[in-house]
Amino acid sequence: MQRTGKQIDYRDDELEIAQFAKALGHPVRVKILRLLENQACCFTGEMTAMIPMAQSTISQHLKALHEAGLIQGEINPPRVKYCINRDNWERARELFDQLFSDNPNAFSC
Amino acid sequence: MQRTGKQIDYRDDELEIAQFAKALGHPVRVKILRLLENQACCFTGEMTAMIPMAQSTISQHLKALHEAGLIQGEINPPRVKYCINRDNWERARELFDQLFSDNPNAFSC
DNA sequence: TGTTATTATCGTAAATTTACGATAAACTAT
DNA sequence: ATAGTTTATCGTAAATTTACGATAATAACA
Repeated sequence: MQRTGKQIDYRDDELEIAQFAKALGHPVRVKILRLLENQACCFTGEMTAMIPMAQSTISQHLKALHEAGLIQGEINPPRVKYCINRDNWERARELFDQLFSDNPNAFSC
Repeated sequence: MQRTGKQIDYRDDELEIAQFAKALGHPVRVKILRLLENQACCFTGEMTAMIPMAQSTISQHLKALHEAGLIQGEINPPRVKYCINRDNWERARELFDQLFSDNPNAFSC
């Protein structure tokens, strides 16, 4: 998109939260994150076994989560061990917390 | 997408959070929500004045937020007054809170 | 060196998202 | 009725996302 030259001045945290949210915006990625949360770490193959989706597609979703900073991979040949990225996870929590923090005036419709 | 008949069994909360996250996955929608949070309620026109985007585009983003349940509109002719949807906002907070809740095993990569 | 196992990347097609201008709809006020 | 104001919807084009199978890459092991 962005077909015109108009530039919208987004705040850093608006961009940040949108980026995290976008990564969370597909149920399979939420599922992957939950798998990582519950089983500590997980190899791509384990996820492929648990999710009926092509291996390449899962790899693509892992890439999306990785690029958003939510997970990190550690090469463990011939496998790759993924886990949650602690710092960015914490950052995301902060941002969502902040966004959803109560604002008593916000509901006065 | 979904070109095959394969069905992935997502949990309800996985679908729910992905839906909310998707709605939050664009910076202009985050900005709109913040405007609503800070100024209590807002008319489309006020947002159009604050965001350099076509009125139709903003209306489209408002529709996305509305369909995700994050905002609600009250017709106030000839304008529409939008505000945060209290119940779903709370629900979204819960879901994100849950997702980001500390899990000490999740970082042991 | 070749084989095996695991994962990422490539190429591609279909679906969705995003943005715009133009138009329609809804309600007031004249 | 007509005009004015505000907002949603339509039609459309470009970009992005999503899914797949096929292929390449990587490193251990025979």
